[in-house]
Amino acid sequence: MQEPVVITLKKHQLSITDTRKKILNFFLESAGALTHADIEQRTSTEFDRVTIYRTLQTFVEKGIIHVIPSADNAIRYALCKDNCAAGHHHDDHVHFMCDDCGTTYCLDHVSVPKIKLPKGFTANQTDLVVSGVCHKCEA
Amino acid sequence: MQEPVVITLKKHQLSITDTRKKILNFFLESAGALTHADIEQRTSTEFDRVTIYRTLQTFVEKGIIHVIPSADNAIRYALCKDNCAAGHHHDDHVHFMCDDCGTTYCLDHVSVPKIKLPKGFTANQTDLVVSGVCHKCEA
DNA sequence: AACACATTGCAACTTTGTTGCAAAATTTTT
DNA sequence: AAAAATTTTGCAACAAAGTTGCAATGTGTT
Repeated sequence: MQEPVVITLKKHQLSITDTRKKILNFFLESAGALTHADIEQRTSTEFDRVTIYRTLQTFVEKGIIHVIPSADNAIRYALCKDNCAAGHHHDDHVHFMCDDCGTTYCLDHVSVPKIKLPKGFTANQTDLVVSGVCHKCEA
Repeated sequence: MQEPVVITLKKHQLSITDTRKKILNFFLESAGALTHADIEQRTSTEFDRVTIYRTLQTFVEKGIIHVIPSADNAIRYALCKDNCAAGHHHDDHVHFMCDDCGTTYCLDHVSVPKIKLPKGFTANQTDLVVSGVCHKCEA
């Protein structure tokens, strides 16, 4: 039987390389979202910085991971659900960032409400990020 | 009578300097949000890069402007409403980013709905950014 | 006007992200 | 299973973004 990561990579028509397997595994093992810096730290000198940038970029393009918007200028990535494909992300769930431990969660079961916009405005995508205290950090 | 910018600066207990007056005026004149790069371009060599960084930082701390979260890693700033004070931002309105012209609007009259979170999660702040086509760019 | 204090500009540096190209690895073809 | 074609990786060099310390200038106060 093949590894889960290999299946995912094949499904998105990507060649199987050590870098991709390892980085994808980080996401599978991690509860929350990861930043580029997170990945760079965990792999230390194993992979080149540039390779990590390019791998993440490829994963986003192929619909394997998605970008979570934030106010602190640190791009966070998280795994997409199965209904995301290349060029078409469908991540209309709520994201939660813990002010305490910094973990970013995808709240897959909390959906984003429809927003009534002023006349002339057409919505294409809605990003909703809630910050506060997560279930692990509550006193 | 004093200039509007001077009144605002005094209200937030900031000393009146050319840099602060000019940068604050950019925000008053601009319909949408501004990035650091926007301001740097408009002032060209007039002010040092570092000064712009520090001025924006000060404005955020004092509650004059707020940061708009985004997925593209470019920090956007916009004027706060009057009920924001130092350390306490109350910007629970919806932000809109136009995919066409790039303008970011604060939709002050569209309020953010309450989100039901899973057990153990406590919300502190909710950021909602809608992207799509704005009223100027609709065909 | 003189003082204390805050702000600015400069220089140097760190971090983050990008691009071109040759070497290595992966996939495809024979 | 080996060779050819294609991708991916790592290196180097660079560009952009953001930070810090310090002297000089400007602002507010007495």
